[in-house]
Formats: sequence, C-alpha cells, structure tokens
Amino acid sequence: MATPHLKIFQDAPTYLAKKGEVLVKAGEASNKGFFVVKGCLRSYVVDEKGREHIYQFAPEDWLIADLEYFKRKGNAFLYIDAIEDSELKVITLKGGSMIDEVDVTDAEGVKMSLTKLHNRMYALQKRVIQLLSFTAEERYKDFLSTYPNLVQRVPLKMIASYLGVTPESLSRVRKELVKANSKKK
Amino acid sequence: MATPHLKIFQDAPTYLAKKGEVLVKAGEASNKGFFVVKGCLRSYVVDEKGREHIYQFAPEDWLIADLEYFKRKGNAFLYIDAIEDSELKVITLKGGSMIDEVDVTDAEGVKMSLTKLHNRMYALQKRVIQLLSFTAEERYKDFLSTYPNLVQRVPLKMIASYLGVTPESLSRVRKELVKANSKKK
DNA sequence: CGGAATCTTGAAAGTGTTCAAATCAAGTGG
DNA sequence: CCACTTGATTTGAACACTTTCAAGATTCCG
Repeated sequence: MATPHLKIFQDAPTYLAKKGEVLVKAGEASNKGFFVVKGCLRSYVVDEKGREHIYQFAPEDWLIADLEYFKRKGNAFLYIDAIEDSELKVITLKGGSMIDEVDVTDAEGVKMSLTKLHNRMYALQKRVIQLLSFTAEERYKDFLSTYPNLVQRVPLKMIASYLGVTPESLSRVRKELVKANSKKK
Repeated sequence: MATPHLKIFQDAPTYLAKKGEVLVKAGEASNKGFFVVKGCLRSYVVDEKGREHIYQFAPEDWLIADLEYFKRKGNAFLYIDAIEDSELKVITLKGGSMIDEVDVTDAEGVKMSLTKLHNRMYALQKRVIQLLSFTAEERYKDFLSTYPNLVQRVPLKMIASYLGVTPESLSRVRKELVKANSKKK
C-alpha cells in the first residue's frame, strides 16, 4: 500500500508486536509513537473504576501516539497496545514534541505534517459532535460506515468502549438493527 | 495581551461582530476563520431535532473556523456566531485549506502553526476522553477549572450544550455542588 | 415597567447501566 | 478430536441517571 505518509517513516526501525502486547503504559515515561504497517493498535485510558475507554483505533497506515506525553513532557496518559499481531514503524521522539521531528526546511514534509494533523483534527471534530449528539445506535451505524473493515477485526466490547457504551448496550443495539433489517425485506 | 500568535494575524482585517451575530452558517459556503482579539465566539451544530450542540468556545486569543469546509471544500458544517460583542481578525482562506496559508519558507511560522494544531489536538483528546468517561458533574467541574473565566460570561444553557447535557440537568448538578460545598464548611 | 429569555424545580418517561446468569467461541493440553 | 478453561457475547431484571414536559421564579434588556 503506497501511501505518501509511509515514506516519512520508511527508515524508522520496524518492530513486530504480538497481539495483546502493551507498547505504552499510562504513568510511565514514553517517547514513542507508532506507524502501523500491518495489524491494529489501540490507545485507551483506564478510569478510577477500572473501566477502559478507547480513544483511538490504529489499523494499517495510521499513526498513534500519546499526545499527553508530548504536551507535558511527562508520563504517558494513555495506554497503547496491539489488538492484533502488528508490524510497526517506531518513531522515537528526540525532542519534547512531535514538532521537533519536522524538518522545517522540507516544504513537502511540512505540508504533509500539517495535512495529517488537519485530517486528524477533522476526525476528532466529528467524534466530539457525535458523542454530544448521537444516540448509541447512531454512533454504531456511523462506526460501521466509517470503519467498515474494523467491525470484523475488533471485538464488540472494544467497539462499545470506543463508542462510549457498555458491551451489553451495544449487543442490544446490534440485535435491534438485525431485527429492523430483517423486517424491511 | 501580547501573544505570539497574534502577530501572524495582525495584518488581517479587523471585524467588529455584535452579540448574536452569525458569522458562518451551516450549509452555506464560507472560507472564513476568526482570531478573537476581544469577546467570545462559539461554533456549534444543529441536529435534526433542532437542538444545538456547542463544539467550541473561542474567547480571547482563540482561533475558530469550520474544519469541514476546509476538508471537503464544500459548505460549512458548523455555525459560528458571537456570544459577546467581539473584535475579530478575519482570516480569508484563499486555497482550499488552512494549510495553503502557511508560508513554508517561514520556519518560525511553521513551528507556530504546528504547535497551535498540536495544542488544539491535545484539547480535543481531553474532550473526547471526558465525553467517554466522565459524568455530567465531573465534566462540569473540569470545565470550571479549565475555563474559569467563561462560567461568568457564558449562559448556563450553552455550557450545558458544550458538556452534552440538558440545561435542566446542569442546573441540578450545580445545585448539588453548592449543597456539597456548603456541607464541607 | 413590561416582555422575553434564562434558570430552577417537580414528576413522569426513557435510555443506558449494573449485576447476574446462561450461551457461545476460541485456544490448550491430553 | 475431545474435554476443559477462559474470555466474549447475549439475555433478563432491577436500578440509576438524564431527559422530557410543564410550570413557576428570576434575570436581563429595551
């Protein structure tokens, strides 16, 4: 898959992560980001009641990192782990921020970095608005259309966690959708 | 207020918006962004039931724009209006994207743009995680500490809309907080 | 001084959660 | 290949939190 972004990371060291492997732990220092060549990672927080809340899925061609670290130059806020066996390009941040990595004399690279941040922000805008205004069912439907391939790869409870509902609720939502669809026929 | 960001926009035309004035309408073409010198703007969506959901407040020194437009080069997705009489620097996007405005030969400007995007993304990360994991009360408390000055300036119903709850709920949350605080004394 | 919008309060209704139990599915070791 | 363990998903019933709807109190502004 020839993406324009990949070449930025082609010289970065490759790492093979096994399913379930934790790459970044909240509370510990970490200056790593990951570009996913193959497989799928996730980032999430664990709240005081021990519940996981998934912030992001990163399948092929996605970049994932804990911004908190880069922002405060402190310890990680998010966990990052592999939900499939994955091939990664490991980006080690030398400075305190992702920004220090950008070669400002490389006009094309700058444009690309800005575009990437821009796209990501747009996705976040969409996510915030959905969390504010959509019901569980609407969020699930949108997830299906936005990430059609992830539904087969990611367990229901993780999708529920990403959508902000319990696995039980998502199971019921899904059941209703199946019922509604079969009625239409 | 001498912020490093202001100087980027110091040559942009100034516009004085009156309270309640709508600057960008969802569904209409718009290539404007705004840097708030004084006052406060907000961006929001209106769902199919006619309910407003506030995406962002932009008090002094904030930048506000509709990313959807820049992303799809189509019509605006968000509304933007003034919730106070405001002094703005109007940024007209000549290209299809905010990115086209960045002078890539200006290393300092590039760093600044990246930093600004980066900070904004961090704020969005925080917001998503809160919407996923915080109760109405926790979100309100965090709002108080993150935007201490906004609470006096913004009507309750708008804060409720930003937090993703009804005005009635926020009113009750606030009541509980007052009760809890008075007990502690 | 109104009139309009905002904020508060109450009661009923809804949506999603919690807790518990039953299925179902996948992976392991014999 | 089967039995067993473990984790994931489904289902049910009671419960909790928010919303909805309606009404009253308060504040803001012309």
